[in-house]
Formats: sequence, structure tokens, C-alpha cells
Amino acid sequence: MLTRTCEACGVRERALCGVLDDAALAELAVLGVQRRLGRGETLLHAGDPPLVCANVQSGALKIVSLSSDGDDAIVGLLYPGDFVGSPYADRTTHDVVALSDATLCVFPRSVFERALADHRRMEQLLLQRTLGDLAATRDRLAALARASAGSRVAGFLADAARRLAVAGCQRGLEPETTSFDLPLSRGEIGDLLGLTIETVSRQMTRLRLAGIIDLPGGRGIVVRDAAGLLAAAA
Amino acid sequence: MLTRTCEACGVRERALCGVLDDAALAELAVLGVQRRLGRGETLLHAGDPPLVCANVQSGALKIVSLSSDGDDAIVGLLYPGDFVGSPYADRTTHDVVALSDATLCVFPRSVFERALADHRRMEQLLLQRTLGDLAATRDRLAALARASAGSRVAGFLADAARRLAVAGCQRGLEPETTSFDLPLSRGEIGDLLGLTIETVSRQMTRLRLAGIIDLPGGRGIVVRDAAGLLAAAA
DNA sequence: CGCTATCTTGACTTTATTCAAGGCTTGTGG
DNA sequence: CCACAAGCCTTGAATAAAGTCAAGATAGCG
Repeated sequence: MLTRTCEACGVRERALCGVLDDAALAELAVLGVQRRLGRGETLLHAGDPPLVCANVQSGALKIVSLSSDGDDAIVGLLYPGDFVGSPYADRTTHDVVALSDATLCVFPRSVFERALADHRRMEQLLLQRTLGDLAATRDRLAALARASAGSRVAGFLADAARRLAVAGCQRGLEPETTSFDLPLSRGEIGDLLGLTIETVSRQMTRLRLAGIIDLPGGRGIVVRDAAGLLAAAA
Repeated sequence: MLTRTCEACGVRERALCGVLDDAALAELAVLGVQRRLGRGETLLHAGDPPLVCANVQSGALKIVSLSSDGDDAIVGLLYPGDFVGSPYADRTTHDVVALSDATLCVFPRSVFERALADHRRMEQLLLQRTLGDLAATRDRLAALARASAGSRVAGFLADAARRLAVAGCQRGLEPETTSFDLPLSRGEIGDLLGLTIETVSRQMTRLRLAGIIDLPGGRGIVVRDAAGLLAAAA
């Protein structure tokens, strides 16, 4: 995937989706404020008025749907280049929490809405991206509905490898990064996939014993057999 | 929920989300063509260029994510007042198929995009609605990840009752309709909830034996105890 | 070096699926 | 109008999958 990310505002440009012109990007970067979040810090809180929109520059965040009984489900992840926020909405629908230390380019919502009004292309792009996110979430829904625990874990690892490899690509590394650190704990992976910690761990071990991955240290992942991983995800 | 639906173009206006003015609605209605679909007919095919956008006027449709092995998952439902289509996109991401006989107000995509360009308010409204759909899909994801078979079935019935009651409200019926016909077969409910036909049937029977619902005929549902149904869904 | 949190592994239980049979509805043709 | 056939729904018994409970291992940190 051909992508290039604006260092200043974190906007990821996808070749296939069309791009903002440089002037608009520069303007956006000026409007935003860089902000650092530590692991566990909350950017947006469900139910609050959505004060800010933001682009992720580095790190990872989780979108959390918290139920009353504390059994929280992770309904989405945000990696560098991703946008988060609900322009024109009066309520934030989900919590957004940093999984690791992260940097974002944050815009006050009113400022961002103003920018959307001034740049039609940007509003179209945001609609496109939101429709894309919707399609991706539906695909995840389909996967979660039918897939076995093994498929879910393998699919998650394949997806993480792909997305973190893209992030590495920005930093000039090999596009096919086969080694990375997970930004999530086993428990968080369980929340994401609708599985228990134990089941996630067992499936990870299965993949390791099958020679498909290695598990160095606590969070480390080495993909030994990318094709095998994709096959296990199917 | 306060809603009112434009008969001509199928746009559902939500009081909380702001409304289009009547002139814009009238203009939209002129641009659209009414189309009837029989049960099983396909409106949009995944992978094709998205030729049309549409508002649902009556009936119900399913958004289907088809896997290679024919094990298709239903990732969303469309009821009267819902919008379907991907303006500015170059590919349709999922199949959209009529569950029952349905009528829609169909717009050629280019015409719809033109209308969006002419009416900023409409584009904002579409973005709002898409963000709302995204939030709803994420909630469904959270539910599907953790909930038991019983909760899923009860939740589906509660949701169907609510949405079909809204549709009935348009026709001047009681807002609290407690009796309706499901637009889906047991198999389709299974596809939607990630369960087998047998499990769906068993859970329906459980709800019937608990006195929460009645099951007259093949597709009929009578909600005897709405509170109990919501409790079972939790 | 020991402490704590996280991860792994094992034994058992619960839950949903699979396989199989039978019943209800609906539509069609005699 | 009734009989029959086809599809859909329900129910039961056996199997497989993931969850729960419990104990031990590993890693990271003061």
C-alpha cells in the first residue's frame, strides 16, 4: 500500500483515495496542537461532548465500549495516520484510550469543523474515510461472528503485522517487517477478539509450536511464516 | 424517538440530528427514482463500482459479507428511513440484498454526489449519519464479541421490535407495537448473530417458555414482556 | 534479590455446534 | 377441497469448542 504521512498533522494519505493539496495540509498542521499521551491515558470519554478531533502520529490507541459490568470490549484500534473524532456530533460514543505512549495532532472540534467547511475536498475525504472505517468494522464483525479462536488470533496478528509494518515503512524500514512489539497485553487482545486471556495465550502457543511465529519476551512477535499466518486466519 | 420520514425520498429525519429544509428534500425526491425489489433481489454487488445510492422506503434489506466458502455473514440491516451507498468511493464493499419485498428511492451516484456538493447541510448530515452507523456497528461488535447466544437473540428481537415499531409509527400506528413479522428467516438470524439455525431456534423457544414472547406462525413475534426481553438482552 | 504483574499451562465445566429425526406451514396440483 | 411435497422450524443426543478455576512460570522493576 502506497502511503505517506504528514509529519506535522499525522494525516495519512492513501494513493487510492486522493490527497489533500500541500497548502491544505500545511494549514491543518498549523491549526493542530501536538499532544503526548502516556499508556492508559484517555483522549475521549464516552458521553462527553466531543471536544477534539485528532490524527494519530505515533503509538496506538484503543476504542473501547464499556459495559456496566466492567467487561469492556475493544471495538477498534487506532494506528499512526488514523483519524479519530466525531465532527458535528453532540456526544462522544466510545472511550478512546492510549495503549502505549502516543503522540497526536489534536484539533479543537470547532476549529476542525471550520477547516472542513473551508476545504470541501477534506470533508469528502473524511466521509470517504469514515465509510471505509465502517466497511472495515463490518468486516471485523463478520470475522468475529463466525471465526474460531485460532482464526481470530491469527487474523489479529496478521493485521497488526501489516499495520505496524506500514508504520515502519514511514520510518524508512523494510515494508515487510516481520518482527514487532504488540501494543496490547493478552487481556486487551482478549477484549478485542472476544476471547479470554487463557484462550489467546493457548492460540499463541499453538502458532508458535506450528513454527508460524516466535514469541520473544512479553510483547514481542516474530512472523516466521507470513503465508501460514494468513492461512491460519482464513 | 421523534422521527418523521419523507414519503417521496425515504429520508428519515431525526429531531436530534438536525433536518434538511423542505426545499432540499423536495429537490432530492425529484432526483430519485422509485424502485421495487423482490425478496432475494440484489441492489448492490460487492466489488462493483457503486452505481447508486438509495433511501429505504419500505421493507428491509441485509448487508452481506460473503466469504469464499459460502458461509455468508450479515453485517447490517437496513430498515425504512435508512440510507445505503458509498458516495465518492470506487468500489462497493458489501452485497446489499432485499430480505422482503422492498421499495427504495434510488439516486444515480453522480446525481447524489452533485446534490451533496450543492447542499452542504446534506453532506454534513450524511457524515453525521455515517459516523452514527459506525458507532452502532461498533456496539454490535462489542455485543457479538462477548454476549451469549441468549443475549444475542433477545437483543436482536428487542432491536427489531424498536425499529419496526418506528416504521409502524410512520403509518400512524401505536409507537409501542408489540407484534410484528420478522423480515428474516431463522437461518438469516443465525447469519446476523453468528449462531446456527438450531441455536437461534432453541433460544427463541426459551424466550417463549419464559413467557417473554409468543411465536405465532412462521415469522410472527409478539412481545409479551418488553422489560423481560431487554433484561434477557443485557 | 525478591516482588508483582503478566503470561502460560492443566483439569474440569459450560456452551454452542453438529448430526439426525420429526413436525409445522405453505403452496400446488389432482 | 384435500393430499402431497418442499422448505423451514423445532427438538434431541452426541461432539467439539471455549470458558472457568487453579496453579505455576516468566519478565520487569524497585
